[in-house]
Parts: sequence; structure tokens; C-alpha cells
Amino acid sequence: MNRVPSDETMIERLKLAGLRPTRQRIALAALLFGECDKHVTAEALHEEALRNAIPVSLATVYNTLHQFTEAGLLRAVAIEGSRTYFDTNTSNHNHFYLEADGTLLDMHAAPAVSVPEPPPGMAISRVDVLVRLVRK
Amino acid sequence: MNRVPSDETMIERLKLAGLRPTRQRIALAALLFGECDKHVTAEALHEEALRNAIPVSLATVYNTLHQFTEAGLLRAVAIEGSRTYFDTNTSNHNHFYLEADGTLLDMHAAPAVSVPEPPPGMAISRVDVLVRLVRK
DNA sequence: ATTTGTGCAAATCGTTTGCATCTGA
DNA sequence: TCAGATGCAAACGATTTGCACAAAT
Repeated sequence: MNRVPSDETMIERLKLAGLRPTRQRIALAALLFGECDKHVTAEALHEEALRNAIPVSLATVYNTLHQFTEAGLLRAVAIEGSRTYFDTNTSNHNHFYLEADGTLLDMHAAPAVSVPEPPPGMAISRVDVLVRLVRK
Repeated sequence: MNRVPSDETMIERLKLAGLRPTRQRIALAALLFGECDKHVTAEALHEEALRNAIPVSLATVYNTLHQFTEAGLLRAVAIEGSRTYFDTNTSNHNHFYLEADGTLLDMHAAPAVSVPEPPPGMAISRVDVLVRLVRK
């Protein structure tokens, strides 16, 4: 009885990332990388896990999200406010942010940004573009 | 015995913004709008106030920052992490962020950004560009 | 006099940590 | 076996809130 995607796929992925494929990590990876790109908060992923009968503690969800991020499987997205979003799409892209309901959307077409010279002695490490949306 | 800028200026400014010019608001406004553009956190402004012999509670600093922001005197800047920055420059501009020491710098030359069409039914409310810097 | 703001301390929110226990290699 | 992972509950930092008191109109 195989889920799609199979646990084997996830185990492979974890091993490649240098992470021990534990019960919880496999299950969370299956939720995260199962289908299309997702944006989750720790809280949201925790709830999703519980709904799917994966008993895991919130602390482990936090740990796992950070480990996945360090391993390059996830990308942390900076939005104002306290809560952190994690994006399964780790490629260099930007986001629409729906202020009304706190939803993140991937921006597929790359925005063209030309940035001024950084101050002397400094180098650009990354450019984040966040487009805030409101309902029309 | 007049400070520069004068309290009168600040009182005017507060009245125009529809805020009652109280002792604390006048003093905080003088710190914030005194000279050049500033970026502050609530904590930092609170400390600055205490150093300047303005006894004010942290709660009031938070309240005041939010009231000023609603009144359009300040602009909240979204950086990742938990703490909120407030910018005395309310014009439409963007920022350099020095990850190493958590410092914000105004970007004077406007970055040229051309953003893709927002999803149907949605309109752009604001585009935030944050350029993360590292020491070279 | 009435409305509005302030200060304190307690409450809240998202997140992290310490530590005993469990698990996978 | 034993390094590494997990779960719980307590600790945490930034922020907010409830409420009695004080100040501005």
C-alpha cells in the first residue's frame, strides 16, 4: 500500500540532503513535497499533519522546517509580522502577498529589478520583491 | 529654552495628523522627526527616550508608533524576523538590509521594478523591494 | 466634565530550548 | 550500541491588552 509520492522517494530525498529519514521527517516531507509548490507556516503544517493522522509535536515541526531549510529543501520567506512562511519552491522567485487572508502566491514571471549600487564594502546577497495585493 | 526642532512644530504636526499633542507624543515626535530620516524599533526608541530624560513606558512607545503609522507620519518596514522597524521617511522608497547587524539603510536611487500582472480580481497595493547586503 | 492617553503588569503569540526518552543505523 | 531525533513543558522575546489613574480639551 503505497502513497503517492512514495515514502521511498522521500527517504531518498532526505538521505541526499544528509538528513536521517525518520518517521516524522518522511511524513512531513510527503506533505510538503507531495504535489505542487506550497507555502506553509509551522502551525499550518502541524495541523495538516494531525489531520493526516501523523502524530508529531509542534516543536518537531519547527525543527524539521529549519533543518529542511538549511538543507536547501525549503526556503524561508520574509513577510512582515511575526510568523515565518516556508516555500517548497527554492528557486529564485518572488511573491504576491494577499494582505487580507495572509496568503502567499508564487510570482511566476520574474519581475525585472535593477538595483542601485550597494554602499562601499557591501555586496548584494539577495533581492526580495514582495508585491502586496488587495481585492479589487 | 527651545529645543531644535521646537515643540511647537511637533504640536502642529500632531494636530494636523488628528492626534492630541500630549507630553509623550511631542517628545517622541521630536526624537523621530528631529533631523534626518531614521529607522527605529520600539525598543530602540524607548531607550533613546529614556536616555533623553523622557520617561515614557514601552507600551506607550508601541501605541505611539502605531498611531503615527496610521496617521501617515511613519511607515512600517517589513523585514523577516520578529521585530518591526518604523521609518520616518514615508515616501515610496526601498531599503538595503544589513543582515549582519540588523541595520536598515534607505535606498535613495529608486530601483526600477516591473512587476507581472497580478491575478484576476486583485490589485497591487504596494511593492516592497528589500536588498540584503553582506560585508564584502 | 468628558474624552482620550498613559503606565503598569499580566496576557498573548510565535518560536526556541532543556532535558528525559525513544529510534534508526 | 549510541549518536541523533522526538516530545513535552517551560522559557523566551516582541508585542498587545485590561484597567486604574492622569492629563488634555
